[in-house]
Amino acid sequence: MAKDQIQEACKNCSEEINSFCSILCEHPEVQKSCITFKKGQLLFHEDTNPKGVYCINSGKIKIYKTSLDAKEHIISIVGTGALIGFAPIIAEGTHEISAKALEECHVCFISRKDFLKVLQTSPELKLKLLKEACKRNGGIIESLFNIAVRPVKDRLAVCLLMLKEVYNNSNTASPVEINLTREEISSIVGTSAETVVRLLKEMERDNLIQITGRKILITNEAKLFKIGKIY
Amino acid sequence: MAKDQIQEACKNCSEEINSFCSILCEHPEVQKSCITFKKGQLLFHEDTNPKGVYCINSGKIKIYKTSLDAKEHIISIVGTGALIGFAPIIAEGTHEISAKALEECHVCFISRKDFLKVLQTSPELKLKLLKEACKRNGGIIESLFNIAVRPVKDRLAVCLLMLKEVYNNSNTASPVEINLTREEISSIVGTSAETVVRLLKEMERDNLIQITGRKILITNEAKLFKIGKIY
DNA sequence: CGCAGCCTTGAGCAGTATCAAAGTCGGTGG
DNA sequence: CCACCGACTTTGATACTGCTCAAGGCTGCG
Repeated sequence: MAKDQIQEACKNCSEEINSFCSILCEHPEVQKSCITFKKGQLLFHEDTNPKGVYCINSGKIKIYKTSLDAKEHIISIVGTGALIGFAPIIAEGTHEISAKALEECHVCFISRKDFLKVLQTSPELKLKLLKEACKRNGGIIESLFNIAVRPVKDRLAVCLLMLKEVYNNSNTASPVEINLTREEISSIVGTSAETVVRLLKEMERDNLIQITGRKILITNEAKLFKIGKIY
Repeated sequence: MAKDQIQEACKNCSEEINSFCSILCEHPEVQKSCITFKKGQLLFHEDTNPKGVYCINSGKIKIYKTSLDAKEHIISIVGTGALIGFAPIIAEGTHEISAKALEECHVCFISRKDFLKVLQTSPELKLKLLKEACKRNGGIIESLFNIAVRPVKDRLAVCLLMLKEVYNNSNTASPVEINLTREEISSIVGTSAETVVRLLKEMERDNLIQITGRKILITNEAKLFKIGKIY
């Protein structure tokens, strides 16, 4: 039964034409394996050698770095369609970051060797990866900038909007259940869990959001945008 | 005479085999132009459309982003051999960052059109850029992380070591003249100019460095490494 | 000589972190 | 079904880092 699940999950990955996964998986020489990661399981850890790339079929994965005091600092949260783990293979280094499943995830794994084989032969993949890397660059610079110059509240606003984006595949209007602890939110925003609690409460008082446990309902998106100064 | 200078500067750019500049400039279809930027001149500004790529022959250039309060926040300082401005062309967006000459700089400019032409035809360039982009990614993540979790003093230590690296082409032992104002140093470290002054003084008291105007001599590199927690 | 830009120093303050102690919630085993 | 446990959240008090503002000093240049 577990096997069936895996098979089914993996059919999807070739569905979206021209996705990373389809390019990689369709390649005749590629031996992909489909893996299920349970909530909390590690895909890979920073400073280790990259074994291959991971193409996410379903589920959310947090990308983070660990500080000396063992705290996790989340850099991004990715979901269906994302390809992760390729940068250190190309840069010929070790993983800069760690990746952990936030919920049950189905993932295609392609070994380093196979990945490089495809990369050699496919100008298409090369270009697509290049584009992806350049875009990410911009994204990380943006985060860097945010954390360097903006107060916590602004960053939290940006974070909530981002999370809504990520958790709202269903595209329904508003009630987004964010399955993250306050601790995890704080590690995205770059602050302490207590500060997150206080600011969320403040935002609720100001009618920007409504909180029910972990469910955060954005009631005034426009104002959040304004706080986050996103144009 | 200005013309001569330019010509001479531009011969160099093909010297280092397999550099970005040589790959681009040697290409038959590329019409490169060699430009001299005076200290303080802008190569390009964030949020503008990328006109082309810049290959740095000589001089230092600061890469930064401007905050709403019009302060510059330096992301990196690059010198000879660097290629800048390609990311937004590839990602099909606008410049994420600005670039300004910190001193007189000689630069090869290759237009967007020519750059894309070479990119199409050269798998070599594609791969090299991909590698470069992936490496930068790692670098920016590292900075992001630093600024998010480390106290100012640690970051300043890292910054000094970085600056020594950048300004020390000559590889002489120690006395590095860093031609930056305190303000500029502060905008690398992500703090205020006053804090930089105070911390530099503190470091001098602790015999880590010696200050003579803008000249900063690193007298105890090992300890600086330790403060910066660089292994 | 005087001005402009930069550096330095001090004092006060704001934003956040940290620590400690309750309070809540969901699940588990009796 | 209840009581309890552990993990998470909330709240309050306190402390600290680093910013801002203001004033004065230095240096190089016109």
